[in-house]
Amino acid sequence: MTNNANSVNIESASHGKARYHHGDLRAAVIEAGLELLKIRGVDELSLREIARTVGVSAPAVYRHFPDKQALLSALAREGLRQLAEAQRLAAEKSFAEVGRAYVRFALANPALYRLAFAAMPDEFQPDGAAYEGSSAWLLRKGVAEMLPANATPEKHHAAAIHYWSLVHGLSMLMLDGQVDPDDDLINQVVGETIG
Amino acid sequence: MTNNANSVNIESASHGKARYHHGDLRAAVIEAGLELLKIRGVDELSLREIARTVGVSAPAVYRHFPDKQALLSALAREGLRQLAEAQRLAAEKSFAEVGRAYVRFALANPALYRLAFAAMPDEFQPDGAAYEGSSAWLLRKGVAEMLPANATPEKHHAAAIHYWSLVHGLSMLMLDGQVDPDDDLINQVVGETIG
DNA sequence: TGTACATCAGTGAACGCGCGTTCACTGATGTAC
DNA sequence: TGTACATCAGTGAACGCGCGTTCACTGATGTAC
Repeated sequence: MTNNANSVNIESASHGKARYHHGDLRAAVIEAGLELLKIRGVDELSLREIARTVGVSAPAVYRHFPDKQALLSALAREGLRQLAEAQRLAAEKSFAEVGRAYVRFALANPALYRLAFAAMPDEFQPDGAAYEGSSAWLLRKGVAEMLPANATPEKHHAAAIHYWSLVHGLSMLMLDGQVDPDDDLINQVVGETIG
Repeated sequence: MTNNANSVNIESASHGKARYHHGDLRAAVIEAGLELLKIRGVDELSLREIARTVGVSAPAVYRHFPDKQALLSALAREGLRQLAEAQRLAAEKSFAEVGRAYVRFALANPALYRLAFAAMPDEFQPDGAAYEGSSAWLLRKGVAEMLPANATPEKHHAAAIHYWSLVHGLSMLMLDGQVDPDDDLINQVVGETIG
């Protein structure tokens, strides 16, 4: 299921409770946090429940994270990584696919997606160390390729924000239940601007 | 400051604490809730603090709202009313102004705007009693006027959602600190699609 | 190979916190006769 | 006009809750000699 480098010694016992055995508790905590975000809203996610899920006492978490906020940042970081990865995969087909992949990722990971934007670490800001290769960066690059060669930097900026607003807005409206999460509609809305 | 029909017997004493005197406690609670949303996030807003602000015991609130959720719904309702009102005012100038007014309202009322979308009452859904005249309805109508006469219903739908996504997305990105809340940028992004 | 010691990841108990909500009550207001 | 009574908005005390975080601790692991 989770196939990234963070996989760790978690044993799903028959009664369904994950148990921590030894090894990298930090990674196990993050993995459990991601897992819980599939069934819990961001507000309902507690450090204690994550510890419980891992099979470890709550204070143990403090050996690896200074406080809850740091844990949430780590989860947001991982969410942003996964989102960017989904975009990269889609980009191999076409840029229009990227927008669709973006919205689909949000729909598939509501709480994680929300957390990523509510608690986005500073390093993902345009001047931050993680900006290059990030979700926002990929969108900006893709949009830039659609613009005429003589487009001004202002135009580039506005177009990038425009497209980001579009996919982010559609994602949020669908997540909040304002708009039916219909696949055809996603295609129409996201595909309208960019073929 | 607040100039709607909900104004009520609140006395702002010199020490800054509002006191409830008699009259419509329901309206006073809503007014205090709106006031607190200017300085508190949605998550930080508690029924007890609202009661404290009004100068009334917490259980008194239960005479007027079955539970906290109902209170939040009432606040969301009022936020949506104000947003629609801002759009109507802007619509007197041009439709492009509506989009700008929309984003500006979000920026001026971050918590209230978030609450409106996180806790939008059912009546504001397209088949609900409050849909006509609502923010979403106004956007849809404005967009419809920009479309060619022979546009299909599907096209109308997609265009409406498209524009809503754009302004909502830009609002959220700015509220979440992902995009600088720059007025020129708002004009460029919102004005790009619709002159 | 054996012993003394430092390190440090994890434990269980406890802290204070503010929350939403329930309860039995009080006391003002209005109505019936 | 006066009295008995019902209504009901608001009170203060209390409930149980799970939370984030701190604390003094234990016990396994590895290293120095």
